[in-house]
Amino acid sequence: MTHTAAFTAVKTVKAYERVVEQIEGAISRRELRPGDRLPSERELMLTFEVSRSTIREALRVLESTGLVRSRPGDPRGPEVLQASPAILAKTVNRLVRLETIALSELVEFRIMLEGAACTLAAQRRTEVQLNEMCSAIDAMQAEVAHGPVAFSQADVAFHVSVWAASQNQLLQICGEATRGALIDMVSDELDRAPDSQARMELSLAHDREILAAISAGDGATAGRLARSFVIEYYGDIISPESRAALGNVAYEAPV
Amino acid sequence: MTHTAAFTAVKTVKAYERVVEQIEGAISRRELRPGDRLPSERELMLTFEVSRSTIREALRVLESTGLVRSRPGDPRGPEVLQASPAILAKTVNRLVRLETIALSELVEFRIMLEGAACTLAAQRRTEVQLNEMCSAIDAMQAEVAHGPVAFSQADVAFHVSVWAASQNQLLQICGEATRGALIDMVSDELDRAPDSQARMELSLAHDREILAAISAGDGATAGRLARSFVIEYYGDIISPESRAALGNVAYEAPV
DNA sequence: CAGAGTGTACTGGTCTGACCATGTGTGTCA
DNA sequence: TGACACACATGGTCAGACCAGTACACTCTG
Repeated sequence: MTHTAAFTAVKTVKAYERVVEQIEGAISRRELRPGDRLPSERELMLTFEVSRSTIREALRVLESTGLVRSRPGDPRGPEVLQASPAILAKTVNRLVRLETIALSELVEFRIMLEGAACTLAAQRRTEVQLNEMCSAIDAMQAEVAHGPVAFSQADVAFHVSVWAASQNQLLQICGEATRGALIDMVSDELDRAPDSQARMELSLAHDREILAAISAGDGATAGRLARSFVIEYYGDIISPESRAALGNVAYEAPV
Repeated sequence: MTHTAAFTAVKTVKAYERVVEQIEGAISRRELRPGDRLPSERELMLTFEVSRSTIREALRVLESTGLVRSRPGDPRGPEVLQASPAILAKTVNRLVRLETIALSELVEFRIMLEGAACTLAAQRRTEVQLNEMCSAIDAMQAEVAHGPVAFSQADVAFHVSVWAASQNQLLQICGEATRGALIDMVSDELDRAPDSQARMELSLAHDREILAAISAGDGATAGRLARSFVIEYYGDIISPESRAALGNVAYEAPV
């Protein structure tokens, strides 16, 4: 009986996939950094020894994952991009739309992230960050007169500043992605906002409360407020038991 | 003075992007369902009136998004796939690897997720899920004798079952991604595990405690235990103040 | 008639070579 | 020194070709 080596499954690796692998690897090994330029397609086909079609297919998937961007006519070649949560938001969005992920799960997740971010922000915010949040609130106040769209932008700016103050980029990224996906999903309903004026005033009041807690360094309160406001905002989406379970997702500093 | 219409920004839409849009739209409108077949590339180039290269580039991005799959030689054409969160996990993983995320941030994030998952699991777990967790614990017990690697796998299985019981896929996915990234980053230190036997026993004891809390439906305790164990495990990585701040990231059901 | 084996037509993967519109950088000209 | 125009390389797209692989129908055999 002949000795049978521990053969491993053979999978055909397509040429463009190997190109993607190598470029992606170079990026994740930091050999290529955001702003750097890839060689032109015609140069790449020489170094990888494949045709331009293959190179282009590889660039398309790298582009669809947000790693690079090609611009016609640019002699400097494709640009390596800064990794952005936007692509994450798009992916989440698609999954939710295809009903792989329930909207209620998304809301739940957002409640957790928002609460945690506010608690951490209260505990860690610097004076500068506090000032930024105050300015953001002032901007919101100013935008109330300019309608829901402008107001919503200012609202986002405030929350971004809160996330930044949490000093945790992952929280920031996931929060951003979740918010983006959520906004997309429920924007239809917000379009026909019944009494936008009241809504804006309410949001503003809520954010002021959160800011006060953050300013006071009261993480527990900040987190609790944030959670309850998100729950209130998306209340009709999530189930009552979820609403109850998520209400006290505290993120409190130890005694 | 001529009347200036409300012009909108013109952005060049590449041909393959429009193809992607249409196919993606058909999928999200449920005109194409998982298992359905797309026309062959040669047919698609006729219906879209573009060249095959363009069709192929479109298919590559759809494939990288996990929406379709092409197999060479299949006369039935590219297959429409069931949307899967796996692609999301990959995206999160890449973001974690790419973004200059401090190890401490990663640990922090994991503490939050783990705590939230255990709390939710305690509140939502079904009997079946509870049994699965018990089996996972038993498996861990059995693997203690087979060394740290086998044990670690069983450990992961237990935590996966906990995440599943939390009934929130986003939590599950992000938890999985964070765990993976964390393992990658600290694997060096774990390789030279000083007293693996003791470590395994400790992990096992911890997991048993968590299981008991989940079994009892005590979300607050489950969350608190999980958080403190993660903190203990990665204690030397995160700063003392983080350790303190994260200790009480509770996820309690309301009274 | 049933089943095993063969054949074939069409598939996707890859390549070559070509054309076009566009952006950059250079060189020119005032 | 400044504005301007040009040339060149780039990405986007196309047409046509070849190859290896798969599904399905067809044939041959028992």
